[in-house]
Amino acid sequence: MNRLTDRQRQILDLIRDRVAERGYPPTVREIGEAVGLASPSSVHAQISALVKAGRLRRDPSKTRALVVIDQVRPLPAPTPPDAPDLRSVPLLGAIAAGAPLLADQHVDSVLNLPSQLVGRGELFMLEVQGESMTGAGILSGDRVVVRAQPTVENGEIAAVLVEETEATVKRVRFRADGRIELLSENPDYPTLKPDNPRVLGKVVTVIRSLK
Amino acid sequence: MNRLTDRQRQILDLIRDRVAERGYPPTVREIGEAVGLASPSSVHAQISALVKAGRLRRDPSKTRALVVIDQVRPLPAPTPPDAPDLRSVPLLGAIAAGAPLLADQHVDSVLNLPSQLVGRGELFMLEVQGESMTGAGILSGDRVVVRAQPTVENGEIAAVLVEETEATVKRVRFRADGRIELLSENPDYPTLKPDNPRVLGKVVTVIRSLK
DNA sequence: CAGTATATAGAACATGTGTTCGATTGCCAA
DNA sequence: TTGGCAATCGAACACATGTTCTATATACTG
Repeated sequence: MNRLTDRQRQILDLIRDRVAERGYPPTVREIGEAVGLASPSSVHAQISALVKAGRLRRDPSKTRALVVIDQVRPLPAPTPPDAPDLRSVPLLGAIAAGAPLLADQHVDSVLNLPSQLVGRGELFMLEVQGESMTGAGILSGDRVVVRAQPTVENGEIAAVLVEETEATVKRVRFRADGRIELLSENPDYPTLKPDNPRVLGKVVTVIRSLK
Repeated sequence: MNRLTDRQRQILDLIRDRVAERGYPPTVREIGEAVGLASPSSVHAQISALVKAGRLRRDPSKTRALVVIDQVRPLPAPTPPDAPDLRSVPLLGAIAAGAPLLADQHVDSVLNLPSQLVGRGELFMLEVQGESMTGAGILSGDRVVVRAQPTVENGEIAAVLVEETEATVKRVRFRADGRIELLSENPDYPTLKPDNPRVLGKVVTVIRSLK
């Protein structure tokens, strides 16, 4: 991770201060005036560097749309002793080949959810990508809580590892010949018949944050 | 001192919310889109009225330079017993005439959810009945977490009290004539144009338990 | 030395955005 | 009715602002 230059730190502090004082962020030219850069393009270059470094968020082509991304987040969510009636559910990113499924390096964040809602068992969470399950009310961006188990019942919605690469959420259908079909709930998406699918667990909860 | 109109209060809340959520204020046209005013000049007139009323500060000819003048917040709502980072969200049943909204007798149960998921503000939960919002991924039996607020932005999904009887979850559309339309996300269900709707709050989270 | 990368400046461009103006509509009092 | 008054709309205007492009100076590397 690259170190910030003095000027970049100066710009970061300036934006933070201005938002705190005035209620809205400065413009590119105001920043240049404040830190001693004569051309808006110079400021633009510095801002682009800060965005690439992940220290600033910018809505393109909008005016005064700079937001400082807060740092200081080294505390990894204490709550080690599960509070009564709460379960710590890790949010997993892409799931690489074979697992170990709950390896730390895959954990993006942790959500404490009441067991009343998610039940028992070993739990993890996935973020759904794609529209293939919209017919079942599971939209792209939704998070699903999965209870780890090696199989599910016919017709249940499960997280399944296909091609040893990434997890998919689909409705599972067992056929008489022992093959497994993964049904989409969207006529635009096909039914999958993977060669060696592996059921990761059953989807027990769907969570969506709006806006 | 003149009383504020509904629309003026709506604009004030919008600016406050946007600054809190995004870090910078909305533009005149964004405000118009959100509250149902088609012309920037209409918004401009309302903003001028708010400035004259002392509720808004504006730096002339600057973009996104609106600042809400704080009003002696009555109750900072510390939610005293809540565990750190957790919010107690009561599940409300049918909501009878007029409220008081959070009267004890209406609370069916309480769920502790991380503020990370549901955000801030006064929260409550409703169980959705009916298929009118399936197009938005909200199925019958789902529970929605609602943040209590007197208005929402154009196109947002809200819990609305219709006919003073029961709460409905619908997508809200503000029309220029001040009327409110409640859009279903299912072609089999109609668009409602209630006489005296009352926005209870914005749907911030959708939760579904499977099986 | 040549060659590359980085930081900055200056000019120019496209468009986002606040503002103004005239017109329309509905409402209420004279 | 007539005459304001308030709210809204649509169009247009002026310019603030983000962005791009080209050029220059300095530092570093081979």
